[in-house]
Amino acid sequence: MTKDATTKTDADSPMHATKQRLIGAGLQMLLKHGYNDMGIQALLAATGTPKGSFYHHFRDKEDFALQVLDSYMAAVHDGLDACLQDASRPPLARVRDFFETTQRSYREEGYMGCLIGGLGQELSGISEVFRAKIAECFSAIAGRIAGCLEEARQRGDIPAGCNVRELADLLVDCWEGAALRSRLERKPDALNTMLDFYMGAVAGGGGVGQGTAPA
Amino acid sequence: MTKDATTKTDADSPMHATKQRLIGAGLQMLLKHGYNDMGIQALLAATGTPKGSFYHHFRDKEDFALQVLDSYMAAVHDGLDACLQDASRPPLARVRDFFETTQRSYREEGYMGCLIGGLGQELSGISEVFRAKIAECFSAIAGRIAGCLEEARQRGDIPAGCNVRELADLLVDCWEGAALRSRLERKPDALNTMLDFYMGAVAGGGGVGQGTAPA
DNA sequence: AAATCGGAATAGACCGGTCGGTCTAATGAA
DNA sequence: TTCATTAGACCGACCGGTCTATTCCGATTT
Repeated sequence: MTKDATTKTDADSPMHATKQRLIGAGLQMLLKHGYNDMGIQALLAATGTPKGSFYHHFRDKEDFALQVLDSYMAAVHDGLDACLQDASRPPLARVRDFFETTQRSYREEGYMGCLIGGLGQELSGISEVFRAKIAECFSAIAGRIAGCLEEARQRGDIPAGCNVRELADLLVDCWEGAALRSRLERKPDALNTMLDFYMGAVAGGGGVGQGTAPA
Repeated sequence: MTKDATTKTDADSPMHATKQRLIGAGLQMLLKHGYNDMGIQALLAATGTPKGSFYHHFRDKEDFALQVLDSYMAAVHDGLDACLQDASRPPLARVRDFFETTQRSYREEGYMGCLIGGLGQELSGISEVFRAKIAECFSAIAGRIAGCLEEARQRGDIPAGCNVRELADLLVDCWEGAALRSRLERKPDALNTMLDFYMGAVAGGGGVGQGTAPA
């Protein structure tokens, strides 16, 4: 079995500076332009990289985007680690904290939204590779959140009969929709409203849908 | 009012058959490929149209996509008309009916999702024209739904303190996220779960998050 | 230490293909 | 006639990707 050099994010190699630079700039460009509108030439010009280097480090454009996605997912998992594992806080608060942190990072990027959602929309119709990969990304994130919701369920913070996996998938899905809206409107309101609604509803309760008072 | 059953993309022109054909095929291709991956050549080949006809009816590719979007929105408004105006049914049931109808149409198209959401994700970062237009599309749909929710509020079907416009925006946003997930997984589960959750939560209540039993 | 070697990485000219878009001419209906 | 529409050859630009050449740098040899 030949060694699969593609799509590896892990750090068994030093990951040369040039490759890092390309992936970093590629993330920004993919967030803004999406896949099809991001040109290799533009990426090389923006980073001052000759073409030979790019095709030395990446098999082709698809391989590159998949590795950018791996890098993005690694950052997401880091965020999940940082938020969900703080055993001193109630599990629902940890989940909320993760999404509030994510929302902050969206703003810092200028409301370009979520790379996974963006590439998913653009490519799921034309690339089985991306479709499957991105579905797996969402599933992985939801899996992490489901674990935290299960803690909440066992503490009685959410109803015992809940299907935590379904609730976690739902949260991720709604989040992506709100992220699109926030991207379109260049403001975080949709994200905040969605999070308030979800947390209110899942915790069993009162006050649902009574956000900001009507004007 | 003209008979013009199909779309009122433009004012009151009879809308030539060739133009109709291009818009119809363009909708399918834009749903599957998105904007940047949809080639004019491919569209012309698929419809047997010479290039001269295309550029006679449309200024350029952007103009074409915008008109496809207009046509799509007209269909959405037709769906809203058909579902939301049936005064014999409770308003919340009408809202639900609209989304269930929409979900059925997604399946019939092979789970290509929503054109508005797809183009929104792909183009909002690079085209101010599309960004503003698509934001307006979502706003218009949410406005229609908010009207129906207001009826529900006045009947006491949802809490009196609700901000119906916010609730309607939220519904549209979460729907789009679930539509993306359903597209990625080629199945409607995410859409159904989302709708159940929303309706349960907004109506004030019980049973939230207790969908299908775990396997 | 100096010389040498070899693969990794850089460098950019170059390629075929396709893209969106233009142009001129033929055709059809009023 | 007149003008909207059809028809498709044609265009320059740019795309992703290949190719050959060069440079860099640590390991090996002496």
